Amino acid sequence: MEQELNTTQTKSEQQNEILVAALKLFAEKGYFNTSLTDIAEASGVKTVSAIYQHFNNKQSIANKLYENILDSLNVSIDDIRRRTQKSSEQLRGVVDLFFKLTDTAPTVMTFLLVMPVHEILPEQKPLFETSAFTKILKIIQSGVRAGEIRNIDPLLANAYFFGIINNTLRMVLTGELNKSAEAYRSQTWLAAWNLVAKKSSVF
Amino acid sequence: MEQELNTTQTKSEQQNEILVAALKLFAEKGYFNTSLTDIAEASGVKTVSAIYQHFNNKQSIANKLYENILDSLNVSIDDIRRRTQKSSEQLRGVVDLFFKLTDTAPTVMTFLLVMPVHEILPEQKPLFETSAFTKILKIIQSGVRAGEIRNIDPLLANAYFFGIINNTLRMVLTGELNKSAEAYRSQTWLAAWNLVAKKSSVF
DNA sequence: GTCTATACGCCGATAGAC
DNA sequence: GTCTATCGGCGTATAGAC
Repeated sequence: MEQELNTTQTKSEQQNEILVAALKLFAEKGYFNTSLTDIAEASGVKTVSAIYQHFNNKQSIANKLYENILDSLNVSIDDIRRRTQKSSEQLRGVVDLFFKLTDTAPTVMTFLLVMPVHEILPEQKPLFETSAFTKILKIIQSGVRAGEIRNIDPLLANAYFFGIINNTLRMVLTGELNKSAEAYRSQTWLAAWNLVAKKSSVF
Repeated sequence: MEQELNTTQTKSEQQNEILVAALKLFAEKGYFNTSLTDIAEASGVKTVSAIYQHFNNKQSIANKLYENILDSLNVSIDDIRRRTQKSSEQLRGVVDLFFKLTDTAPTVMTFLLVMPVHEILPEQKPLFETSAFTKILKIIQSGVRAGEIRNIDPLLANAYFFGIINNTLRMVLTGELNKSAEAYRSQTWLAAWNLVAKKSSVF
């Protein structure tokens, strides 16, 4: 039983390289414009066959990415909800997270905000039915109950609030807005929050 | 020179049938999941070859759709701008148009709001650089000058305003919101307008 | 367990009969 | 000018040598 001290990567390291390369290409060119050859070349794994050591097919790469991103998001949101009880602060936490991710991991946010997941993974639950986004809706619902958020349909509040947030981030990702997400963060938070908050005293 | 009184369709009628069928399929399954065979079967034209009588290739079908939709939008927006000078009323006109289209021509709005046009037509200008959407931005800019709209970056005002509008419509199109667009129209208009309007006295 | 070679199918596109 | 037949190629996927 030799030690693994050679330059050969472990299985999980390779798998990760494939996922990272795939995410980048998917975000840049789209899933259907990306071939397995592209992914093999962009990742350390230089051959298409090697990809099949880790994934059954092309779809399962996208699937794994989707799961990983949502899992990670889920953890972050749990974390945020644990830190405070107030809906406003929880929402603020989510918004800060989204803006930070847009600057530090734009491919991840591109996957979440601009890629047509249902075309790529027709089997998968749509975003808004996933655990992570259900939790965000719960934050809004409890905000309504607590009187922090105006008494409107939580689904609509969600639509409005994240309409502003996500559209701003989408425009950053596409270059339509040309500064970093961070540059728009506080102003956009205020706009979105005041829209749904009970007392809109800021303006 | 015989008269054309037979049941055979004219060239432009056929072309239109192809476009309608393609639009429907693209909106339902996505461009890359739709084959020319699918389009041929769904349109009156029963054979793939016949499609090539009207279009050079698959892309040019999507291209023609894109152009037609944007042209039509352009005309409507010109019309709206001609009817009134006030930015608020012009924006209201655009919003009413979008909501109406979402109910009466959901495939058109799906093409505009959820399809990844740049993946399908990499050559085409992105939506926000098209004439129609430049005009919408102009409406906002003149609203700022006229003092109707708060003095913020017009691009941001645009991001916020249509963030709300488009996200709501997107949720209607995907079924995340389960009533017709019309059911949300006035409430959503108010939310979006008050967000950018100078005096937010409504709430 | 990694690469070569190759199979296989689908789809876009064309040629050519009628 | 419409359909049949078919091509060519790409991209996914696999078999098998080493």
